Amino acid sequence: MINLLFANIIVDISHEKLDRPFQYLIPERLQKDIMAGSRVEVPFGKGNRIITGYVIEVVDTPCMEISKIKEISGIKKGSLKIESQLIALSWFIKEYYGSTMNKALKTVIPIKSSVKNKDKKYLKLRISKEEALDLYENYIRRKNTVQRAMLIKELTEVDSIELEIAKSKLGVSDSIVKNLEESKIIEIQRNVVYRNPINIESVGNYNIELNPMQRKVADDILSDFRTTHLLFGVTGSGKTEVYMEIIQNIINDGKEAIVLIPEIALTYQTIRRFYEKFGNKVSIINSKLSQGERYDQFERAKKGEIKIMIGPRSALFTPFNNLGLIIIDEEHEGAYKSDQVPKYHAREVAIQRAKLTGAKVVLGSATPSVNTYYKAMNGEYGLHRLLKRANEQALPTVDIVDMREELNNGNKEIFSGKLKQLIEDRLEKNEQIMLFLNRRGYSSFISCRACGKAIKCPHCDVSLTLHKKIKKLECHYCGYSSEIPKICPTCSSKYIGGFGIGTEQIEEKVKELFPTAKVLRMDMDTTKGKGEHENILSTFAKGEADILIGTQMIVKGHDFPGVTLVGILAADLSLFASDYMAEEKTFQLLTQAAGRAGRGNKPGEVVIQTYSPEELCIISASKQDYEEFYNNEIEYRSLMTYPPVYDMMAILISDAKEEFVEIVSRDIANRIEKSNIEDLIMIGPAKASISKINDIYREVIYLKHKDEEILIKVKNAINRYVERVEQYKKISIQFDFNPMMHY
DNA sequence: AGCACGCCGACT
DNA sequence: GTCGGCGTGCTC
Repeated sequence: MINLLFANIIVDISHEKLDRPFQYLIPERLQKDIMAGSRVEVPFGKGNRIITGYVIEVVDTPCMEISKIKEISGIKKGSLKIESQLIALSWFIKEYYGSTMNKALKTVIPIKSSVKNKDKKYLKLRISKEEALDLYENYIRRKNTVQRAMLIKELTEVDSIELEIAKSKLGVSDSIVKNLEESKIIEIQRNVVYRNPINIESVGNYNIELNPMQRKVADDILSDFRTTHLLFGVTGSGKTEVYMEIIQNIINDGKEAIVLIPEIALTYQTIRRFYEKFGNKVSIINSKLSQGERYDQFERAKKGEIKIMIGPRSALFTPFNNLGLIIIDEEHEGAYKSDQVPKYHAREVAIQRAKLTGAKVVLGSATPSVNTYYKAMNGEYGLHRLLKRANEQALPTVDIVDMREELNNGNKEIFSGKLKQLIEDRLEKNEQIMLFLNRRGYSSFISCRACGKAIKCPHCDVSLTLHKKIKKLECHYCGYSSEIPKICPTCSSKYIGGFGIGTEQIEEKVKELFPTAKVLRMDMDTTKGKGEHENILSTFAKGEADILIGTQMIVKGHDFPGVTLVGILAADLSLFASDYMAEEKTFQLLTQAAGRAGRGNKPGEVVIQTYSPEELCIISASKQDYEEFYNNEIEYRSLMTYPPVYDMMAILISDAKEEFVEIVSRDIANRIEKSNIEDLIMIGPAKASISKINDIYREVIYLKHKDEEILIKVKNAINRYVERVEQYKKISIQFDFNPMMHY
């Protein structure tokens, strides 16, 4: 008995109805050549016309009556086409991050849904106007040809008409169009107009001289055989010049490059430098681009019109034919991890894509993620350092202020004596100040002094945040807002008040203490409108304000040469989140915030206020000592079996019914336990740290193992199990591989 | 997307 | 009855 094999295939037709796998029989002669990612020819539809399809999966059991399954007619020859690579990449995403193939494909090929919108078809007459008018007379006199008549009449008047409009307005059907085209009365034209979303009219031959250090790093990366390289360069050491040099080399080799930048740093200045060097070989995508514009850019990339694509996470899927390089700038940024299913990490997917195509990946950062640095230390990634600022600028001096001591000395203010005095000093000297606090709103929560209960969101398991300007309490998770109650909803006491400080309150206090200072605030609440973000930044950059208060938005990659003082108001705030990455996030945030001081020619000063000055990550950050931070951190991760030493998978189980969530997570945990997998560590099930969001209850299970393959196998087993059990069909089970936060 | 099936009115 | 236009449903 021969083993029959079947291939699940996504057909190459851009239509939502067809965006699902179709199963074909793999003929024996092709069995060893067909695998996931193969590009094949299959008979499709009533007429068995031959179309292209992408194999996404090979299985040994048919999903339907065998008699209905057709056979694959052949393999598409030629080198691995780009589509196959991207299909293979989707497969990797599906498998690794736990999503359906559909979702993975949609992430990787966002074009599919937008193709029909942009690739417009136009109808045109192929005969003269006179002939057309004759024909029109003819058709209008005959009984069943009204629609043809209408179309032809229209075409004699407007020259050409868009197919969609003809269909909707004139009621012309496909059959009519097809028939008229076949009888050579009209023709169908595909007009595609490409636009470049950036209009900088530079030609691009601005040359950069690399300093010897930059030169060496560029040469090392280019000559190294490894796929992935970490470029560890302190701020101002000139990482961008190194990127450009490597890109130039890759382009000279006839290959293409993708540059990933966190969306927030995707500013005019950054892009301008690339345009100055590479001219119209560069294109850029960002979230403001419409679907169609984005598709245009991808299409241009595919046609070879451009060589460099700059953009956020999604630019990773630019369909270049001969990709030679992926650069991920600020690789430690959380924005590289998708927050929707599939929860992929751009770094890991980039490396996977690079391996599929034989490209290189360069990860750049001044504060590399622990994950990346660990792999660089292992020798898995190449490690290249740029440790001096290119302009020999001194690092700022940093002071840690123990706020408990301030309290003991009778200072109940938000500002320590030291910070207050320095602010006064800078205001006097007309120098600029940045104040950083990673929490928006006025008070982080309101609670009752009598019963001690905080006022919570009725839909989520979080406290409501007070926003004084709009006089409302707001939930930062579901957006619920309510009036500020006069009495405690639990015990009716009148004594309720706000605790915890947000940026809104800082602004108020600053205005109170320094009434003459011009103050700007930048956080989610002041940047909701279009262009407000850029507006605040440019106002401050022009020196039109003295103090900029903000959340982490203000510390990411903006250069303000006028700033000589940075105040970090509550350094330990991000430490309270009880996840394994809290220290890493704190270190990065503090280092970056501190790095904002003294970017001009005057030396900078940084004040870090904290209630936990003994925290190692805060001390290391104050010294700007990455190695020290890393050594402490990796020891902790190793001891606690956290990534990157172990791989970790979070399983998030959620449903509107609380008991049901508990039952299902308990059951899943039991099954995992019973499977007795060696060295598998399980934590939970437990209520998620925010146990309810938007009236959906959440439980979480964490699994840890040294071998990621084991975790993937467990994930697949759980998926299969949940599919088998009828009552579990509607419960939501999400996976997050190496999560960046604590559920 | 695109093919074929089948409905329906018109003409023989 | 038969022909042809035209809408519709389905594609492993």
